[in-house]
Amino acid sequence: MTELAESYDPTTLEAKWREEWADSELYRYDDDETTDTDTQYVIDTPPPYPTGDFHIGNALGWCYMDFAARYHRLQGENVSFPQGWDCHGLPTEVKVEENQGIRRTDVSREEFRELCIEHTEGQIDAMKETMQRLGFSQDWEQEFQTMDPDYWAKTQRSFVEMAEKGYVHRDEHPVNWCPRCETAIADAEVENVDSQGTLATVRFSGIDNDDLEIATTRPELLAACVGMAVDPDDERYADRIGDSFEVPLFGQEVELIADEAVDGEFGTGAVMICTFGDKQDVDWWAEYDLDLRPVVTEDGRLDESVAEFGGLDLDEAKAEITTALQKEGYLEDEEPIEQSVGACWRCDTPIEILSKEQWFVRVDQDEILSKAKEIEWVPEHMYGRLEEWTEGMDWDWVISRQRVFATPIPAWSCDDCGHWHIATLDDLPAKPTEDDPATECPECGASEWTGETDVMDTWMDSSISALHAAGWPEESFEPVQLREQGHDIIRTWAFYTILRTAALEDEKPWEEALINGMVLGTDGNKMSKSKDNSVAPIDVVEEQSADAFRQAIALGGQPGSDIQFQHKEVTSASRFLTKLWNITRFASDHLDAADEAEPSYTDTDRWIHSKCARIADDVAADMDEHRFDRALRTVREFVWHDLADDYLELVKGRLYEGTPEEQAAARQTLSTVLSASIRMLAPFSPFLAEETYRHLPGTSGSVHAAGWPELDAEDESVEARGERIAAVASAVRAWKSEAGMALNADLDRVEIYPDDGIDEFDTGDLRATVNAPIEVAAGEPDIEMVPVETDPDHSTIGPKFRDQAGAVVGALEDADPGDIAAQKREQGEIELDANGEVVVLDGDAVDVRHEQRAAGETVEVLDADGATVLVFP
RNA sequence: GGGCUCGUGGUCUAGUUGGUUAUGACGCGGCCUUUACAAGGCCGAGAUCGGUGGUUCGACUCCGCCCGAGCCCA
Repeated sequence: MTELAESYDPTTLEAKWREEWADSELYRYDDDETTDTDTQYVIDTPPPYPTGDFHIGNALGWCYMDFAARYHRLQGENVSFPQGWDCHGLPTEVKVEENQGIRRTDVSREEFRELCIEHTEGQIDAMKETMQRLGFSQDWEQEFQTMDPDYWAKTQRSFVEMAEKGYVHRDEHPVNWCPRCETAIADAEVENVDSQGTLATVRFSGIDNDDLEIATTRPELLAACVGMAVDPDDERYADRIGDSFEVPLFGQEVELIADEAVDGEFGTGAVMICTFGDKQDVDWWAEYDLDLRPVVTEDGRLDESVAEFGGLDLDEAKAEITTALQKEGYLEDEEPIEQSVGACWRCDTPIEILSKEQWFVRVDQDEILSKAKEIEWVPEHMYGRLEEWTEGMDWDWVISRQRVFATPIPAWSCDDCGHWHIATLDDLPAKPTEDDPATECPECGASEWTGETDVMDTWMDSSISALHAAGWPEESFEPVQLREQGHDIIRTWAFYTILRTAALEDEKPWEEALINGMVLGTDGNKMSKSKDNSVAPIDVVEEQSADAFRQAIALGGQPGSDIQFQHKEVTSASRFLTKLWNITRFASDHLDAADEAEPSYTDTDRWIHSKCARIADDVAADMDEHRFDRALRTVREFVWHDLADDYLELVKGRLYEGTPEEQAAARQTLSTVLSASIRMLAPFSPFLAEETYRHLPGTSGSVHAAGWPELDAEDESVEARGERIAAVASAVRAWKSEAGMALNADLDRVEIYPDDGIDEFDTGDLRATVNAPIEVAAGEPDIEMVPVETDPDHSTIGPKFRDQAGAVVGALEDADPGDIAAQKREQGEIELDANGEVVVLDGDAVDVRHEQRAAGETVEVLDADGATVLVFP
């Protein structure tokens, strides 16, 4: 094998492989229809929003996907790891307006779209660069952008098919409205933010009756007041239900109703009902068949029709109306109050509820939940998030947006009768603002159409990502294997994807949903630029390496939990990578020689080989359940402590001075185990794995096209012999170190006294390592060993003696350890007096710890896991 | 207010059918040039497992309550 460079230099090494991989077909998905679908592993990769910044939160999710993708490739599966971009949306529109110094209405729709596309492409390039630096293995042949006509034609198709199945309707209905973005938004896009408000107590004059005071935080909506409400159980108002009142300043007459939803503890216990202050108002308005008095405009002002205050924006209106109420004597009280208001999740502007004609997708809660239940959620409790959200849905999903840069809604209204015509599949992709359908109106026969200018919610684009990844609509749909995403978007992306896949294909979208947590900064808080605790992945890659960064992410915690990013984990990973580099370098000095001799394996060889087989199974099991943290920990532990500390040290003697047969055995074992270790590490640290793997003898091509290690395990007794050898070597090494001796210092001899029956094992490797003749002796060592302590095995004694166990252990502690040791040695069982009752327990249930006392000859006594080791220096 | 998740050495973390001396990392202190590696090795200090009550022969683990943190929802 060729020798590795003297030192590990991640920067050049990672750059080299990045370039080689980019030009290769290593990660290509085989889309041939003849390919066995049983060995497919398709990932529904999140299409991120092209902000231009691939941050550490993204990196967490992509690391998980890449670990899974690379692992499943090693398992011989045909992996599809596509990458899309969720291009449409308001933030890009705003950015383009800013950069170009224009309003979107200054240019044509088409021109504005073009500017958005151009801007988006630049953002994508920047994020792609970071992804590649991090070593992710997407198949770039499958890259897609939701703004491509190919893709948005699919979005339109999904809309048309859903309309045909009766999922789509166009109606006037109250919707959440962002007055800054000037568009309808869905429930999922409303976030509740806590704020400081003012609770005003306003007196309504009774008509032929006494006055009544209501409490409100929104006096600016008085003009929209259509009713008043109190709790039916509220005795203060028991005889007032049905009374009429006059709304202050605006004069309309409203009636007092009783409804249990009113909180009698809040304010005066009486509230006003407006169209619309909040969702509760919408419920009352519908239930009691109240008037509709819309007073808020799409840009967040009072409508011109509102007497005196028309045209004011809502904040001004609040101030002026409050002043007017005071002047007229209607304002009884004002006090500050903590309140939670709905806000647009993109711009934090408080939302309004306006009644508008919009396009809706029907939310079928039962259908969604039944599909969601079929999905395996990792971790399991994340299903609860989706369930809670789904059960709480009370409005259909409003999918129309009054924007430009998004997928057009393929529909037209008839100029004569107003009938809405939805495109047929043949019309797609359709640009309704430019082209008319070539049909007559089925209602009235007219042929003049006006295209819909509303566009779709961008979640309509991204919620078919699973379908797209599975080749829809060309190929028949089967759930894909994996969805990976953050828990913050369960109510949106996961929810909508399940809804859409159920509606279109009557299927769950994925077999498994792997949900990641958030990445916290070093101070334990969620990372944010304003808190100055954020870390850019690209900086870590430049300072240390992508390979180390990826390990740090894997070890941050088990998937699903929030992880705190720790530079020390990167440091520790770097050390491990250097260690592996040096192990490979050592191997490269020895694995060159052609082995013609028949290998003669020792217990040491059989042990590491067998242990490696078991480790490979354990790690595979962890990878199968996405326990990346445990998998990597296991690999690291094995490589560092078993392979490097123990095995390598034990076979050095043979490698340098053994017979051809002995050397052949050591070389082959080392080669096999190192190769297996590197393959197990490959999903986590693909760059170093690639470099080291290609230096091993007998390998060809990339480690990422290799197979998962398949080694034969030996039976336990074989492994136990090796463990014995390693434990003795380790004990002697530690003792030499402590005694201030050179580790290769000569010793007179070493005697081993096993007390667990493992007394036959090869001693050749051990002799070379500890640099002393080895004797394995039966019985007790010939020095004075004093039993000093008993050590009961609770897992044997507990179940056997149940409520007597405490007394038995107590008796054991009180007994003379020498007596226990003697009974154990002579009878194989131990008789005790436990609180006056004689009990007999098996000798194996008690260990006796010995201590060396005053020996004549100079000797050191070491404990090596079930064996006593005597060292004669 | 409801729901979910979580409290383990200075810091981060492992420990899902209850059972030896509670895992590892980083950091800290000490010792050591050993034919892969000082970017290393060895040793050490450091935790009443958030608190409290219960179930049990036995609780970091199961249950109740309390305290604290975070997330989601209202």
